[in-house]
Amino acid sequence: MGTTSARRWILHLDLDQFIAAVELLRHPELRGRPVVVGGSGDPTQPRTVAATATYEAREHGVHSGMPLRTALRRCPEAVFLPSDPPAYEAASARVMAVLRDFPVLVEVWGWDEAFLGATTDDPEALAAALQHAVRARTRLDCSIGIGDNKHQAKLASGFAKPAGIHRLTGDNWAETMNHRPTDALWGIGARTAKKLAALGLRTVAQLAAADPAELARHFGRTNGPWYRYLALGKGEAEVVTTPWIARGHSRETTFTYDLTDPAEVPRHITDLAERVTRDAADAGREIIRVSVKIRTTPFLTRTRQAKLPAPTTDPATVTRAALDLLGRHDLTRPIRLLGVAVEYTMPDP
DNA sequence: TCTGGGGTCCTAGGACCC
DNA sequence: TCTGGGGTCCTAGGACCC
Repeated sequence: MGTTSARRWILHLDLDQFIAAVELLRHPELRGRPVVVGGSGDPTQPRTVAATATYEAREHGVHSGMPLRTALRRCPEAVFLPSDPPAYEAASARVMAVLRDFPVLVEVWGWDEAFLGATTDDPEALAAALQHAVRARTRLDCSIGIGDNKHQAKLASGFAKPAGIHRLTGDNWAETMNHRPTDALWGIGARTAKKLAALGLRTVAQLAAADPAELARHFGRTNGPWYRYLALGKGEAEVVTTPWIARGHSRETTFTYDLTDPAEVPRHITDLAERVTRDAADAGREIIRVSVKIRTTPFLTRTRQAKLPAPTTDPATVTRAALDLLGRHDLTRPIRLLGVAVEYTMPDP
């Protein structure tokens, strides 16, 4: 690349088809066949969606998020496997350990992603070495994006798939991104893209040239200007290596068939509240706020939440609060989903 | 395509207080 | 009291991401 002196780079590593890849390592005989992973692996079960699908399954129009029953219809010859989170957790930990053997800062970003901070005069060579080591020690492929910040590196790893390396910096941002729709940016989804389009802002270039004050009026004083910032290719550049401290935790269940007997609801809420409180205790955290979520037909979601008088780890206190909140919900419709969420007190910095 | 589960952050409106 | 204006907390919901 002609760069002669070392400078600081952000790399984004994204494991290719992570869940499917882990499953294929355990079931090598399925390589080359359409495989769909999700739920308990029973494609006749309603209200279960695919966590991932191999390229062979994608060729039949199957993709992650698709109901398994639809996937079965589109690809009857597919192999359906149950989701196995502990196995993915373990595989992820092995990959992160490989990364930490390099002279880089590592910020874990979910199971199959990490941001790396590195000072080097040849980021492509570093990326290739990382790919080689990950491949050698875990037999997993990854794509690596190189950027000046996390936003650029994240988009670059998308361009690098599969198993490639791509550099996206201020130098090639405009030529790479300007013509793309606004939801190509990391943080702008379908909803916001549609609202932006209604204002005549369809491309990244148009958003980059928009008036920040105008954006603030439509999207709020934080979000509006931030969207323009994203369109200019800017973003966070600090790699945080300290473990993430969760803000809260939740458990929810979608019932295979709607709950129609209101008498059953408190039992489920009690179960969920006790589980969430146990999880909090296991994590050594105190609960300060409780929230109860109900989704009814037709896919209408409502939440009720309340702050507790004092932080607690007591299951009975959390359950009582959840049942109180349940009493503030309308329970006349068939129930599709019940959930209990809690917010933790944050430790002093 | 009848639409999972687990997170994070932001916004708006009302209550409350001085 | 026919009143004002700001600050902060709380709650509900929206949007986004993996």
